[in-house]
Amino acid sequence: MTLPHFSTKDRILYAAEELFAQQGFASTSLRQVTSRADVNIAAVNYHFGSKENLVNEVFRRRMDDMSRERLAALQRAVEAHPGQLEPILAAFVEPALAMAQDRHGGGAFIRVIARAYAESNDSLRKFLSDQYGHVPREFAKALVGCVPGLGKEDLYWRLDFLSGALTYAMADFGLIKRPAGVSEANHRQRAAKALIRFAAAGFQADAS
Amino acid sequence: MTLPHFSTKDRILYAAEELFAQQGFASTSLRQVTSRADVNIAAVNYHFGSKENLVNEVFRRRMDDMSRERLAALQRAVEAHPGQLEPILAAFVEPALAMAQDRHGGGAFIRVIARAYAESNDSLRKFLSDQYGHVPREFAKALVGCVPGLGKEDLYWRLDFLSGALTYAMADFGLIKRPAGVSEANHRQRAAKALIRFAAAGFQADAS
DNA sequence: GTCTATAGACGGATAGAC
DNA sequence: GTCTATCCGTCTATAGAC
Repeated sequence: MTLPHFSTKDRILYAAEELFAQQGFASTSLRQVTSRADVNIAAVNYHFGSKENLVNEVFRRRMDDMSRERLAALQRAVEAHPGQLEPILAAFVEPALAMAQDRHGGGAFIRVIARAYAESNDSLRKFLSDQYGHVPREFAKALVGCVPGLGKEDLYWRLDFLSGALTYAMADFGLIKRPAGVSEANHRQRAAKALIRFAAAGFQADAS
Repeated sequence: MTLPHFSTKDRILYAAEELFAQQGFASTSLRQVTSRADVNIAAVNYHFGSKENLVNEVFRRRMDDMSRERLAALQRAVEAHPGQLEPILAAFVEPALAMAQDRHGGGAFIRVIARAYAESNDSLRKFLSDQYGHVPREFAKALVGCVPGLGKEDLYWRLDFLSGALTYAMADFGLIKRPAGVSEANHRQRAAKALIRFAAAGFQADAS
């Protein structure tokens, strides 16, 4: 996939994203990236300075969009359906779904996120927490009003369960394999819908 | 951590497990492993043959136990509480909890599992699927009878959600940080309990 | 901005002495 | 079983021509 109408820098980003998704950060070499992007090996250091910085840029590009969309969707959900649980959960899940269906490698990015949680050494982890930690906190605030009687500790646990389930399912780690007759978009759509329903019931369970 | 009363082979396994948990497989070098285990660099290839085989052995040592315990707990749950959902979920969750609380590094292993989902290249993935894929399938069979009206597709989705949430929570990837006054064992115990309750409600939700 | 060439470090694996 | 020494490949990063 050479994408000749994109700049060298963008071609590197796309190629890196796909390879990181397939192999992880550590086992992806800059040589693989530049070979797939069809650019010279030296271009990475010219445009990004270092491999670590390339990793951060791959993240920033997608994560900024997804976080912005999640927060916007949250605001719309709270205004349009005050006190309702499922719209808030949808505001959390659906931007991830949309990302996974994006044409230009967004599907790969969901797997990149999944890897980041597992693979992150402290530097990447700190980067993620500093830059995007406010997003789940905003959702927690909104959810407090929807599930009366749910303590803060249980609320936070359940948000973590939702994140884990979302990451795992969108990254196709589980048992479920897409059936031959179902398109990838359709498959993910059904996953998102199933997850929202599952989580809505879970959030409404009596506190433990 | 030198553990002088363990054999060279075991010291390598313990050291590898901890480093894999912290850094992942690809970014952990055999030199780091042997240095931490305080054994000679050549010992890895003498005892394990290759790095890939060392990775497999790290898994086998813990996974055999955990799978056996899950299946045994499943059988006990089905016999003692036929048709009940929560005991089956507990049989899935609690062996992971026990592993996470194990004295000799089992806690690290939970994070190794989380990494494996994300990082496994095809060889590790195939190894895990071949060796341990029957476990979630047994749970799926048992769950069919507990949630009448739930289609197979939704059942499998929900099992995947449970696995994701479990892995994520036990590996401490989420928002929740253990409060200062709570012991690690107690913290995980509460997580497991919260997860079982969350998932039980989720499994009983109407199909989507 | 893009290339070639290479420096310099580190990786897994092995040979062979003890 | 354990060691030293080493082979050989790959990696990131950079210098310098164009």
